[in-house]
Amino acid sequence: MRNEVYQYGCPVEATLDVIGGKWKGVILYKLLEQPRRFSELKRELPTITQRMLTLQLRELEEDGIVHREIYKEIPPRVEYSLTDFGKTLKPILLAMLTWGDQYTNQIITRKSAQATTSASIAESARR
Amino acid sequence: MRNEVYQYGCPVEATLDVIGGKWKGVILYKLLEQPRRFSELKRELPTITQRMLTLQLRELEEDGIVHREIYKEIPPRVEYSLTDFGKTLKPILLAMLTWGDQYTNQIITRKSAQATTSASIAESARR
DNA sequence: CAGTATCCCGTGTGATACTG
DNA sequence: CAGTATCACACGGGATACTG
Repeated sequence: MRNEVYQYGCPVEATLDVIGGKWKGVILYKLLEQPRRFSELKRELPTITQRMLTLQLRELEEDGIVHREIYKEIPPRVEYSLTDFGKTLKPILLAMLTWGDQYTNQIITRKSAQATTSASIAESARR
Repeated sequence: MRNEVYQYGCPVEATLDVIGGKWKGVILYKLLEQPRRFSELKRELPTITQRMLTLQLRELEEDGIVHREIYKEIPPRVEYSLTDFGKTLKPILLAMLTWGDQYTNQIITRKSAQATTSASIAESARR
């Protein structure tokens, strides 16, 4: 997805290439509210690894979505914020937020049902 | 992403879990216009493999986003369309479409620049 | 036409340890 | 605090061949 000839079949594809990373949605959502320090993000996303947080932030930075401000202090402080370009994503993020809010439960229910179904299928196949 | 405990850190995550697949954006975009046959989709997405098209459609179907209508004919005909639930994604897809339309070029430019940069870095590292 | 079935490889991601 | 550096591996995804 990342290292290829950058030609998209449709605009939606391009958009998803930018915000579609595993953690990017949540990160952007957090940064939408306000800038955050690295450690803040880490704390608010308990299940992300440090490595992944760094990588995803770097990609967003390379795509011009987030800005990385380094304060030369000891101990070091780094603050991430949305660039003006990044802020243009706001309508999309809000739309996803609204949708998610309304339908997350439905999705979870459905996926759990699938999980148990596949589990029982796998089980019966084992007999 | 797919086979885990379905608990999301934020609603945006849930949304991306549903529409974030590699080809789902484009597929949904096509189905937004009108229902399509399998072969139509295949034709309109020249670079997708048959296997991937099937898999992504199945996932969308399992998530209740698309409906699969089988016409018992010979030769077989299968038509995919958005369910009512799938249509609730419309605002998101349109937002992504708009954004992509406006900024795809910018993204491509930036990514190409990165690509050449990393290429030259890789090259100089080789020496 | 609309799919399965295999095989197989790349890379995305996690775990862990180290550092300016 | 805010990162790199490695290792190790599952899984997403491509290529190809077969089928009702």
